[in-house]
Amino acid sequence: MKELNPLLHSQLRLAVMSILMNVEEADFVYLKEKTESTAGNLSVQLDKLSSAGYITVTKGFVGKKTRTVCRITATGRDAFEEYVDALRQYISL
Amino acid sequence: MKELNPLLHSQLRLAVMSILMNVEEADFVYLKEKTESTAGNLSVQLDKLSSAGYITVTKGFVGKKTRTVCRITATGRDAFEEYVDALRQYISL
DNA sequence: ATAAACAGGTTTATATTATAAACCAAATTT
DNA sequence: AAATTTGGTTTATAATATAAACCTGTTTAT
Repeated sequence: MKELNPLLHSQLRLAVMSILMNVEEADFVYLKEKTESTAGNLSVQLDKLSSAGYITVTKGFVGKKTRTVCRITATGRDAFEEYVDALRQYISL
Repeated sequence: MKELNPLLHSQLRLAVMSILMNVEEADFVYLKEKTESTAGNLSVQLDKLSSAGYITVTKGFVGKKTRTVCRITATGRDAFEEYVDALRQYISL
């Protein structure tokens, strides 16, 4: 049985990656709403995904307000697909 | 996004449940080999699944040797199927 | 103009979880 | 009869997830 990438085998990180797989980019506020997570938790998990090179996180401004935008990387895509593939062994589809 | 049952969202417990979904029963030694886990870890996780009512664990003898046999329960089956269903939202199978 | 509330986060502390190490009793092998 | 193996359990530790507390700047109400 293949290993399930522990970085992706986490509800919140998986949710974030799942969203980013289907959308060009998503900002912090959007991800927070969609995943119904707390800001603190989301911040930590985004850091981890970013440190792993699975997503990019860019901070900018919209008017005077800060805006943190996330995108998935090619590495992230690959990792996600491999994770899904490994998962098939467990849930036999 | 549905919640991923934390009891099932664990590599080893998921592997055990996955095996038990496809087999009438499986003993400790078999599960340990198939999942490539340590005995201690397996023991703990079987307890958790058992406490949740997802599996039954029965200890018996084969000749003079102890044998611990596990089976999935109806509750366990339901929980597994619901977990898989929730997972679909995340990985769009 | 200033205090209070809010937006958008980050940092830190805590609770939970996963995992391996250490251990135990009985059986088997040397 | 000592050492090893089998089939586990218990306990200690490392890793993880999560929320609470906090920070910086902005907007709103007084």
